[in-house]
Amino acid sequence: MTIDYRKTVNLLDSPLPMRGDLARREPGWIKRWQDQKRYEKLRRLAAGRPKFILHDGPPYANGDIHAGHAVNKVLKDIIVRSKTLAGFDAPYVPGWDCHGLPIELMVEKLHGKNIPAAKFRELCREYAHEQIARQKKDFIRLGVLGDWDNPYLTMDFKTEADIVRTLGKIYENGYLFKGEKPVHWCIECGSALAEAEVEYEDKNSPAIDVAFRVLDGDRLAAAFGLPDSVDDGYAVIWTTTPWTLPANQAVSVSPDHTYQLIDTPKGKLILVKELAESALARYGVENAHVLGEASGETLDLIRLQHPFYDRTVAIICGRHVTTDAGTGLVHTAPAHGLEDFQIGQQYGLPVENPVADDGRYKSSTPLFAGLTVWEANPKVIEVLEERGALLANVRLKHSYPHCWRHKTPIIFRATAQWFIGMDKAGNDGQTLRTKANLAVESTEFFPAWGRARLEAMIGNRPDWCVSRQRNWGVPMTFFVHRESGELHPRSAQLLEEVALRIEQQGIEAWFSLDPAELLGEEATEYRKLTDTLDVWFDSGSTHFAVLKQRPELAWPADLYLEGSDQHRGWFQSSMLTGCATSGRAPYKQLLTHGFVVDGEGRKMSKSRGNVVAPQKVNDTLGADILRLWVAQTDYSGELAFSDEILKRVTESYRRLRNTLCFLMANLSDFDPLDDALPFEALLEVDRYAVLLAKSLQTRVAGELYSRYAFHHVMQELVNYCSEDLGAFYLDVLKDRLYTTKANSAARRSAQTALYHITRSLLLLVAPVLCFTAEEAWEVLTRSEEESTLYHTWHEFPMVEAEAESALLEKWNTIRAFRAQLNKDIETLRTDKKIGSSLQAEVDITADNTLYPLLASLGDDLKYVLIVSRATLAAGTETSVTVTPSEHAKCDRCWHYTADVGTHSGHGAICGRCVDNIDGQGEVRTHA
RNA sequence: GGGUUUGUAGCUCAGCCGGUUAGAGCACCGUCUUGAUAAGGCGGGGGUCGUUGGUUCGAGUCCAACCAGACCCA
Repeated sequence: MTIDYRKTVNLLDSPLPMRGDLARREPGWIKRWQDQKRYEKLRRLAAGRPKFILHDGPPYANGDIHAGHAVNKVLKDIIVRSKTLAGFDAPYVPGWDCHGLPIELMVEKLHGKNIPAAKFRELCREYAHEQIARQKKDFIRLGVLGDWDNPYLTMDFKTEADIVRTLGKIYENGYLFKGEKPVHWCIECGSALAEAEVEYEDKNSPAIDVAFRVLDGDRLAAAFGLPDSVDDGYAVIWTTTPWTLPANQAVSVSPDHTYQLIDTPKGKLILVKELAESALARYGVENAHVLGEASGETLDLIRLQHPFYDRTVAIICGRHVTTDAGTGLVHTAPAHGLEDFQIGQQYGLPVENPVADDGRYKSSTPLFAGLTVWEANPKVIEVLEERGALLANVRLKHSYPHCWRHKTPIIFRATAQWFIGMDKAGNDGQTLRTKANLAVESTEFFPAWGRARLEAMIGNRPDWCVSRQRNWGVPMTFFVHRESGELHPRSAQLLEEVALRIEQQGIEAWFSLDPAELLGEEATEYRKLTDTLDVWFDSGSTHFAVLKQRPELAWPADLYLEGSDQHRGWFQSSMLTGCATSGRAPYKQLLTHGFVVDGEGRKMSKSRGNVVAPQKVNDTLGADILRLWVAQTDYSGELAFSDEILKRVTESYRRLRNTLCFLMANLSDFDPLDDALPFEALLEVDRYAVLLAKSLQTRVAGELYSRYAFHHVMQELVNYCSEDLGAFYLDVLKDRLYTTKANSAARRSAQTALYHITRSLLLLVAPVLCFTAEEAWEVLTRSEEESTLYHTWHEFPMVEAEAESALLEKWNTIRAFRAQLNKDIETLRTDKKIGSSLQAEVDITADNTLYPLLASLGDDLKYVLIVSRATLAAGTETSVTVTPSEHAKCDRCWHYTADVGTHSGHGAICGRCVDNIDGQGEVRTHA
């Protein structure tokens, strides 16, 4: 009879199933982990460790989460988990941004317009809560660990109060001031409109060309290289809004374009070269010749005469000037255009707005007082005609902003707004811009170019207009004097009293406040400011409202992590409030990630139909696959996301998971307490394998995780599983694990090494594959209460550094030899002389560097090479001869040896196996 | 149009200070194994390094322009 030797071999079923079945099983794990209160338990365990504070940038509480949210939260989670493993106390308090226009718009859509303000705010609050609940569920589904029961909301009463306090502090520090700024203005509404309330539609407008006489004839001549002063020079502008000319303060040219001075019967006209011909045609000019050319730059500050007012204006240079249409010279009225306003700020132009709330010129406006802006258009043209300043007048159909409610054209009009000044010295004598620049310098950026981007933005940015005329926002709780417009002298103190009320009742406390309650008799002299704060101010204040308030957090944060759009958004608003209140950035490090794009690198949009929803990935492949995708992608650029990519990600996942399955299987009869051997007692190749894992951990945990280089982490881990484990160590180990006695030193040595490897590896993948790692960890520790969260990176046995590197080097050389040998074995296999490598025998001649290494392995050399027989001789050069074995195959260990069939009672197996079954068991020394 | 940024094999990524035939994992092909088997081993094919110019003895690597993307402005 033949014996089934398979039963005498240590083949163990893996307690970790090969198929993850993640999509189905993850939700159950989440539930159980929540019931176990793992986050809370971790907080208790980590108490007292050095803190690492990642402050959550609050997503806006509107709409379901998309891939971008998922990337952001997963990156944060990887960091929180890896910092925890690195021995930090890393709490994570998620937040939501709750006020602002988009929610107002949604609520209007759902409940209609004309709802009383107080009721409207109530509905907004309700809506935000609903949205948060939806988003929260999805974030939790991603495996993101955090204090989900106690997130921060910018609409928490306490937070609203602290946002107000932040404003108060900035006011106290001298950075807040009142100014004028053009906003979209609907005459019908009698109020400012937000960008989202503006629709673009075609409109017929007069398009006119207007000549501004040059006052500096000498400078003009010099610029165009003419010998004599030019006294009939004109700068010609083109505009479709004649009514804005009363507010003209300058004419802008592009510094980089070439301008021509052209002699015509209508005077010497300045026009940009590209458009000169078409402009002259418009003026009906035929005999014209070019007197000279000049760059826009050289025209800077040449003085001009306003066409109908006694006002001297100037040519200024601005990058906003284009040459698509017109003359290449742009009429600039800071009160009536955002670009005009901004360039005006640079040149210190006045923002004089002649138009009142009702769209009529104020009584102080010469020529046009009392007219509406639309009535003024023909009148302006008439006046220009009279003064001989009108060169052309046609009708033009063009796209123009309209009010979405009234469908009427809107205007740009400067209104009183509140600003946080960038270049205004605060009470300590420093400007906010200076402080912010210094703060950028002392911040660490991942990737490094984030610095350049933030720097450029802070360098250019205008004053921060923080006031909005909205309902659903944190109010600017100031009292303004009815006559002077000044803030109440006790504003700081009053603001704190209001803040205390807001803590109790929310922002409604301000809106419903009777000023007399705080001001007493003064109340008649003051009015409450009805403006609300820009929502960016809300989230920009969370470092104060959250980090400084919650005992488990700390200020400044170690890290802010958001998409690259936040250089303009949250990174900057937080920077400014941080500098204006506390003199520094509220963060030490700034990490930015790119946007999610499709497989072709294009942005995801509903209209393109290339959107991949994270919810769908969770429900089909599992959150661990999504997380692995995030981790494997270089987030410093765009993150490409497609089915093909997810397929590849799933392949890497399989590699990792299958490796874990194998490890788990071979550890399933191993109890570290009873069975582990001391490091010194391990076989040499096992010691090597442990040290290899250790060096992997040093690289991955010590360097890559702390640099937030997660795609390198995953590259290392997958390579390790494939190369070091799959292709070498585990392959070599199978013989010993399977065929030696279950409790032999040879096998326990291998398992001890596997145990170190498994623990280390599981903890290294845990920040990314949180579900899989937990699943395996519970198997490894045989406890559902256990978690990778409760541990720090695996502690390896202490080894003398020199011995360590010597062993690593030795085995790396052996492996290089083995790789070479495999090619020779493959030749035989291709020739159909052998199948398995165990069918081969090798005779090795080794040179004097290799020889001692191979010789030291003694009889175990053949196990390292996975051949049935290996002989070794010293020589001057290394060479190998591979021959097919002539012996029979051992039924049990599959080696081909001469003694198969020579053992009574075991006719089909080798002596080694007989010994392992019936005898003492074989002794291994090296492998 | 401006600021920042990306473009290396089918996919995801390496490639330091410019210096041999440009690497890895996955996918693909061939093959072995059937004791990791909806696995694993071994071997292999595959790249005008976005394009074009320039600097250099020599460029994926430096410079310029251009093309195609991304984010933020205008």
